[in-house]
Amino acid sequence: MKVTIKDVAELAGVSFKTVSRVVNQEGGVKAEMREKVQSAIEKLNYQPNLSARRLRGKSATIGFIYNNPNSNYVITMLHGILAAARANAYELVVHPCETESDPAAIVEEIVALTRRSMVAGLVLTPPISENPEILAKLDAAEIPYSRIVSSSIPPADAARTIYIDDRQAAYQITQHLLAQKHERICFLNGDPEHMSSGERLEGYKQALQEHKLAVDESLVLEGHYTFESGMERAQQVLSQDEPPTAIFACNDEIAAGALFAARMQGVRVPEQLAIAGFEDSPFSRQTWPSLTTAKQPMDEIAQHATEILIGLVSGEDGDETDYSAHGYLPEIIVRESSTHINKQP
Amino acid sequence: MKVTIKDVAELAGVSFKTVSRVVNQEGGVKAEMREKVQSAIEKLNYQPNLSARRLRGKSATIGFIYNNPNSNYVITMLHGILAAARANAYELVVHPCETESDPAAIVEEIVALTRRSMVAGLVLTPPISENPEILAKLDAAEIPYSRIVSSSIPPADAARTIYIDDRQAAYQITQHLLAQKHERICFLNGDPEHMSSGERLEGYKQALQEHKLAVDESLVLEGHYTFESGMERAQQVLSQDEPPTAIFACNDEIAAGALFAARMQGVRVPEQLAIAGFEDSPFSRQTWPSLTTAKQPMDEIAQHATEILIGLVSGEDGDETDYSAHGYLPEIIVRESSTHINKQP
DNA sequence: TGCATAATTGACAACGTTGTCATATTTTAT
DNA sequence: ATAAAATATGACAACGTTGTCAATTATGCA
Repeated sequence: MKVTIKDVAELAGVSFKTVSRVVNQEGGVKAEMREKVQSAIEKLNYQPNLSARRLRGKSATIGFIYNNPNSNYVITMLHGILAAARANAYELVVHPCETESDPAAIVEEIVALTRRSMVAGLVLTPPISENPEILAKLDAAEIPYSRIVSSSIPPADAARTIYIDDRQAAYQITQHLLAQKHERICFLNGDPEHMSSGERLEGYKQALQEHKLAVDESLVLEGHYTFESGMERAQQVLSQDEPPTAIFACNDEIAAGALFAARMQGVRVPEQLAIAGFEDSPFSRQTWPSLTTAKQPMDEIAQHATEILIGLVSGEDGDETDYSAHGYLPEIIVRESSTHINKQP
Repeated sequence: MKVTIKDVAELAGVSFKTVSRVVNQEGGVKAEMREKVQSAIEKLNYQPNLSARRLRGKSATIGFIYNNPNSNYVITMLHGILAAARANAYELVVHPCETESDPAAIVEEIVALTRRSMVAGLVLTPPISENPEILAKLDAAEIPYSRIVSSSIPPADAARTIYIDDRQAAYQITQHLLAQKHERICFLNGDPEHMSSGERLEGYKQALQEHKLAVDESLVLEGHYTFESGMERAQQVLSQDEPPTAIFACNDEIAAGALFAARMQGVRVPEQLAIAGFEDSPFSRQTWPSLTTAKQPMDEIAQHATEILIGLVSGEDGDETDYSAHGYLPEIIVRESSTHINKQP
């Protein structure tokens, strides 16, 4: 049946409070006692009841809020968060928001969730994590959170924020394309409410400027992080009088769409057109040709963000808390879509 | 701050037990009282504390256990389950298992989870849902569950099981290929521990037999539900003396791998080789050419399975419970990979 | 050894809810 | 109008845990 702390206490011949102390590693328990309790715990396979803990105020639950439609992104994130949560005996409440909701509605959802499930804190991911209105309201409601954002410099709230330097990575990808002698490089942008899109564009521009190339606005197209957006914009730009020789897409979905469009118009990749994406989605390895892209260890990042959050809400303030900035630089992965295929020997 | 049942009671001028009755729609409350309580609840925006409920034994938590590496599948499932859970005020605990674990280890994980988080029941998906050893142990531990499986007939435990008729859908896909005059159709199988692979193979064989075609065992290859598996097996089969004119892949990943292999060997799709997949993954629409496939409304199915589970554990036994079988037939979606492209007019 | 102090252990309340049972109120039947 | 029955309401325990504080035991020092 259900093993409680009292069962353990009885078997060990101590009061249940002593068991509680052992379980929570509170100290002030004699070695002899602790051993008796430990062995009783193992014999009965005791598991603390998290509901009772939560009720008592010691919430061991965190929330994962997201409104990102990319399955891979979300699942990878989820697994990183779960790994950290499990390791610290925290439960996780998952809450997808409708993508369309306005900030006020999202905050309302979050606050209700926090109350109902006694969520101690949240892990926030883009684009929610980058919305100042939402963040301000969460601060006002005193709901703790850690967040993952796109930025090239440590944000103001560096202690609880992990930032991904999309700008620098985009800069590197653009440099890679420039090194292949491309001079007309098209940039297909993603959703404007994601910081990452602006950052990546910025990195692209920086690289061009360093090469003394002017930014041709007819080659910079706004869009969304979707295959369809990539396809349409690429069709459009490839039909120009003077089409680009390379396309830097803001993520792999867009790049796949661009690849599709190129093929429909009979443009050979990479011979006539180089394409690069971003994110290292699983399918980027499986397109034909495979996509040059930038890889972010999202599970690791999510795990890190969760550990930060748990440190924040676990109350062990100060001492161990790491106030340094947490930055990640995506790694460039060059594949076939941006390199001339070597002639067979 | 935190609004409890007592705050509501005080504002309404009643005992907190009366509020509890109103909240749980227990009846035996005068209309006048109920209204007072209702308005107090709304005014204070009261949300019942789920931890307290769970502690009291009235668990409002279900678990989603999976060991399936397909992100899309899992996320779609997750959203369906969450929709049903939210609608019924249930919480959800998500628990990914290591794919490799043996049944005993998985059951142990599940049982521990059930204890710790007071999970009332589980939604099981393939391949866990199709493992008799796991199911037997869950039954022995008296852990309620609903499950989603692949089967062409209602399973023994029809009341709590949703079955997907992969066999019939595979039969239809094969018929579609046969209708295109293909006679040498290769079958690239998926993971053997998934029932779906066996079922789909069976549907393939049935269709061939109805067309008086013998099953050529050299065209039926075992494998896994992965891109790599599809690529390798397709390379292999396309190098045979008498290669097939069509490939029916057990899912879209395999099909994408086969497409890749065909392209590497210079085989044109669909002109020289027709390809069909299964599952309607998002990318199946975005390959070149787009993939013929079979679509399963996994979110809807997951939602349905969750509703069944909630009915099972909510205690309102008998009356409303639907003992009929719950079957779904995937819908065939014909795209370019299996049809000769019409000549331009 | 004896006393003060520190370390260890335990009794009990509290968290917010639901279930059980007793009490107060209303309705029905006579 | 009154007793009986039915209905509505409330007091209190219980769920399994942690926090507070008191009681017990061990330790250090003169």
